[in-house]
Amino acid sequence: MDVPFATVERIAKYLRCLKRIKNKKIKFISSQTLAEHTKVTAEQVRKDLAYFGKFGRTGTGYDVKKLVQKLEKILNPKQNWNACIVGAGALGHALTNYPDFKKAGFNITALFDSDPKKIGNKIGTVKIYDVKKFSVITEKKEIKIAIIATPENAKEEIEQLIAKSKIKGILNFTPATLSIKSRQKITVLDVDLSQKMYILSYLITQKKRRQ
Amino acid sequence: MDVPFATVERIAKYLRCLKRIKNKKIKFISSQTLAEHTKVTAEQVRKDLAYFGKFGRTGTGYDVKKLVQKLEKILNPKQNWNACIVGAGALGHALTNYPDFKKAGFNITALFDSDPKKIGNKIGTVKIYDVKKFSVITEKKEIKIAIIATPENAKEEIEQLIAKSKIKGILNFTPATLSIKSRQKITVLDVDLSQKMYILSYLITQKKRRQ
DNA sequence: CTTTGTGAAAATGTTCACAGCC
DNA sequence: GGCTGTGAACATTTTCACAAAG
Repeated sequence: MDVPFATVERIAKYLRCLKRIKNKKIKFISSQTLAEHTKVTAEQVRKDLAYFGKFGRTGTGYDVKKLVQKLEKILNPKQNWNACIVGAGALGHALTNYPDFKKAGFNITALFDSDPKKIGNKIGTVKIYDVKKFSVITEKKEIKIAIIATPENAKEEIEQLIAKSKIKGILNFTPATLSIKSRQKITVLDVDLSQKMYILSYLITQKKRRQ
Repeated sequence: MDVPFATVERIAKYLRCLKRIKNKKIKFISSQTLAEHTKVTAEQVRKDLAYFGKFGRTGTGYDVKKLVQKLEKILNPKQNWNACIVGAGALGHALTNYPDFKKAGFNITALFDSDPKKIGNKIGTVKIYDVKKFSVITEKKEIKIAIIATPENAKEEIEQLIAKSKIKGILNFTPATLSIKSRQKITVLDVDLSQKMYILSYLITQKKRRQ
C-alpha cells in the first residue's frame, strides 16, 4: 500500500505532539484528543495510523509511550543519523545548536565552509571543515544527511560535491531548486522560508486560515 | 472559487523560480519549462495560474516580467510588510540577516527577547526590545507579522502577548502547536524542522522521492 | 458508554486531451 | 509547429457512518 506524503507529514506531527504529552505522564490518548492537539480530524488520525498498523485499543485509545515508539520506528528506524551542515554562516550556526535535531535522533557531526577564516574553527563541539574535503569527511564520519545552508551562489559547487559523495538525503535551505543529477539516489527536501512568508501574506490578505 | 492550499504553495514556488529567471534576461517561459524547473507538470502550472487569471499567450508562453508582477500581486499585494522576530537567539539572529525576506517584501524591523543582557543591543540594524513591550512596539511600528524563534518553554508568555496585540500572522518555529485563543483572527504557519528531518529519514529509508 | 478500525461515499486535486490561437 | 486554457475523466484523499471490542 502506498502511504500518502501528507500522511507521513502528519505522522511526524503526531509524534512531536505525543512526545510532549508523554512528559506530562498522560498514559492514554484518544484519536479525538490527538486530533485537537494537531488540528486535524479524529478520523484522519485513525486513517493515518491505520496505514502502519493497529496501535489502538477500542474504548481506551492509544498507549502514548507505545505509540511514540511505534511512530519513531516508522519515521526513524535507524534511530541515529549523522548529519552535516554545509555553510557555517548565521543559519548554519543556528541549526548546529538546534536542540531538537538531537532529540529526534539526528546528530550534527560536521560543518563545511569555503571561507579559510572559518575552516578549523568550531561551533559548539562541531568542527568546520574545508568544503573541498566534503566526500572524505562525510564518508569517514558516515554522514548520510546534508543540510544545505549556504548562500544561493554557492549552489553549483555544493551540488557537484554532494553528487559525488555517499549522501542519501538533503535538507535544502537555499532558494535555488537543487538539480542533483543522480536525483534517483538522493532525496531532497526543500525548506523555503520566503515561500512561507509569501503564503502567510496570502492567507492574511485572504483572511483565511489553514494548517 | 476556492483556491487549493497546494496551489498557493506552488504559486510561491513559481514566483521564486521566475525571479531567478528574470535576472537571466529570459523574456518568455512556457508552462513546460516552468514545470521542469519547479518539478511539477505543465498542466499543473497552467491550472494553478488559471485560478487567478489568464496570464499566458498562446504559442509564446508567459512574459516572465509580467508574470512575476502578477504573482507578487497575488501573494503579497501589500508589497511591504513589517515583521518582527521574537527570540534573539541563534535562530533569531540568522533570520534577521536572512536576505530573502527583504527581497520578498518583508522587513524585519524589531527583535524581542526577555534576556536583560540582550535588550537594547542590535543585530545588524535591528534593535532588540524587551518582550514585555511587544504590543506597544509592534503597534507603533505597524508590525503585522511575528516570527517566533524562541525555545519551547517561552511559548505561553509569547502566546498571550501576541493574542493581545494587533499581529495578523505568525511564522512559528517552536515545536509546540500554538493555540492562540483568537485563532480566528491570527493566521499561524508552522515550520517544524525536526518534522522535516523525520520525513527525510522516512523517505530515505523507503527509497522514495517526493517533492 | 467510549473509542477504534474500516468499507463506502463525498470531496478534492491532478492529468488528459483537445479546441483555439499565435 | 508550438503553446495556452479548460472541460471531462481520472486518481487520490478526506469524511462519514457504523460494526466490533473493551
